[in-house]
Amino acid sequence: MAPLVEGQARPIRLADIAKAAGVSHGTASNVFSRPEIVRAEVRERVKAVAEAMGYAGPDPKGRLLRAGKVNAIGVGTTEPLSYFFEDPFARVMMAGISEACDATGAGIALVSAANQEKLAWNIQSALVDGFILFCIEGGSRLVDLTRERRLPFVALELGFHDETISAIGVDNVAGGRLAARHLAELGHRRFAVLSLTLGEDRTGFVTPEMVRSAVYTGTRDRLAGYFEELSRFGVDTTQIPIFETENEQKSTRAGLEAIFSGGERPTAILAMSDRMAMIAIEWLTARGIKVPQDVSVVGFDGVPDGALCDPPLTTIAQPITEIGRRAARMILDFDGTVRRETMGVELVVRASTGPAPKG
Amino acid sequence: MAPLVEGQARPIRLADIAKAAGVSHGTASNVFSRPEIVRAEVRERVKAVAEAMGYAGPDPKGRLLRAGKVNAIGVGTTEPLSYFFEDPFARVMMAGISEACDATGAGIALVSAANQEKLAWNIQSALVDGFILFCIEGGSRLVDLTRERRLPFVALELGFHDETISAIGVDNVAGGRLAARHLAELGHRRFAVLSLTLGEDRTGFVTPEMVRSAVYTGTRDRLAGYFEELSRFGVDTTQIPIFETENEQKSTRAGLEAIFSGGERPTAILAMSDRMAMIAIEWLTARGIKVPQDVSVVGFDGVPDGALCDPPLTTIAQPITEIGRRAARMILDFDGTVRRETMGVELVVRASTGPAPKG
DNA sequence: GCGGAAATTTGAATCGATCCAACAAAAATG
DNA sequence: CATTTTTGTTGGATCGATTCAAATTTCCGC
Repeated sequence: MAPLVEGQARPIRLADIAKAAGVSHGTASNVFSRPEIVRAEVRERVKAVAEAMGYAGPDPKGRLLRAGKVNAIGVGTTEPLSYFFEDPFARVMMAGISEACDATGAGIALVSAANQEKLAWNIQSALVDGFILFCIEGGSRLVDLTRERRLPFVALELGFHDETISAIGVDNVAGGRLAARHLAELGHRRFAVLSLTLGEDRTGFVTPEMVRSAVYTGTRDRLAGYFEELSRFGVDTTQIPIFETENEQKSTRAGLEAIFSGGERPTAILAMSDRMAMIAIEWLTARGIKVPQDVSVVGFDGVPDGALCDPPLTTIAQPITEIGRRAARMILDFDGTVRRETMGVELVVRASTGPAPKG
Repeated sequence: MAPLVEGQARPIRLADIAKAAGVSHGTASNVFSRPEIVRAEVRERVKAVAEAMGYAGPDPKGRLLRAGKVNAIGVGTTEPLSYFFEDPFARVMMAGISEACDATGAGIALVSAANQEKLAWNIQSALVDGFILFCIEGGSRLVDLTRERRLPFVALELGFHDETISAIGVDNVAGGRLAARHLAELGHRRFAVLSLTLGEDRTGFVTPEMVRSAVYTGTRDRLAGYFEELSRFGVDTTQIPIFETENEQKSTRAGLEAIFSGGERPTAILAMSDRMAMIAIEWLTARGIKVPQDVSVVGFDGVPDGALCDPPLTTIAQPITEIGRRAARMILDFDGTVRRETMGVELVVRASTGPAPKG
């Protein structure tokens, strides 16, 4: 007597149901995907058999191959996955992406390429209809890899000046000017810049040549905006120290140390991200330097946290949610064309900036 | 002469490359998936052909069907997708899940079942190896739907008392006791409870029968913990108003109105979530009721925001990140067994609680 | 130059569905 | 009752890869 084999490993397939119910696999398929076209009697019979056999329903893996569309968009970054839930900027952006996806019922697949070895694999094997890329550090490798998939994709943030890829960014020059003008009009004349990365992973003071050869045009443009506007107010921009950081605590603090250990201290700091701006405020406050009485700080981004910190941050606000929404829609309604959009920014004045101290 | 058809819609398949390179598709496949076993010369030739034809690499859709594993875990909720990026509790949980996924290189697919019609479809067609379910409102439908997929899944948070499904929760009774004891030891004797939902979507005062028939055993257990401990201190728990909310601003405020418009005002509020606790603090403060001088408030969850609010929140902290990590590992290392884990909680005393006011 | 081991390559089978042209049966029409 | 129309069902083709046993080629030592 053959022993009963318990719990057959192989899951039930649609074909098994069809055979058991005595119908063709075509009909069995219709029972699940277009029930209205199959005769009620047959439909119920097949459903009953499926139920009895413990059928899990048509496997999406099978359907996918036929259908071609995953109905999900991938969001890629070179940061670890937790970045999406912890970074304030990413979170607001994701909220915008979520909105657009919710509206069409699409899902979101988070893909991290933090791990160098698995970077390629994760991008290559992601089951998505397109990608939205958070191009931060190491973004160019991410873009190259994604391009190979030949799926629609959009690059966000500090873009490279590559006209062949779709991207959504903000008017960085205008943003820089807005920030600079605000401070200049408050009477400030001595500045320091906390800059995002210009290209290679490095931190430290930046020379004019390095600015000219910047890979990240976003960083370069903000800088250009700052300087153009300050020049109009007669500020000698060649004297302004620019410290390149990695947009995190350690290098930003190092930058502040470096800037404030110099001879002539600035009365205003132009930070290229709210994150750096908030780190700066904390650092200054901890050293008894009052913000904004002694030093004013302007951020860039407009993340919600900026309104909550103490003092609340003056910043250049990007329409982050809207950028996210548009990026998602670009993928969802992809029509084969490269699109490049530039969004406006606006100055949000809060309490981290004030009149330049006298003398 | 036949006209050249530009931009053939159909993307290049591996079989096209094989044919063009004059090798079998088996070999062509090996070139990409196990390059080391194909002769260097052939390998290079195939790669060159692929490059020339603009091949995007093996399509994961095809591979998936064969391989069977997606290498991604789905996280499902009945909230909109933005919930994952905006809710503080969800965010910490997702950070834990992210950690575990990063460690094994798995991806995360976010699945929302907010939309009733698409609820089923989204769960049914998600390309994942398993699910982690955030079981909040309407969680039972979500669980039922997921169960049908016959994939491993774990339910988080206020579990139903269904022993047949894997779940990770916290010791709600112990948490309730901890909160109650803390307040009782501070001398409080008049309490009010801001409760999470017990079952159906409703808000308002709760009767003892409703507690007994609670669907959400988590809510019931916290309540039991509160009451058991308070009884020990001689408090008549039958007099304690319990207001059921939806864990958001509107219903929580309504609860506070109702509680504070009664005759004898409580000196302490037991809130079943940090969210409600923070809303309570805000509401009380706005009405000139000082926290903790006039009324003490204890939350539940231990979200980071609690430490930042004013006054900082005393709460029962769950090991949220660890729960997330474990949930992810449960899916990643699924061994076919149902697991139910209960995690410990701890009292975190901050400034929202103080001695009961005299008199 | 030969036998046998090792290294490559082949091609059919498989993964699990959906689609669709062709056919069959039932219903409506003349 | 014969003919069209409508409604349902069938089974082969397809989606795009991977796998593996079998066939073939290459490599070695003698």
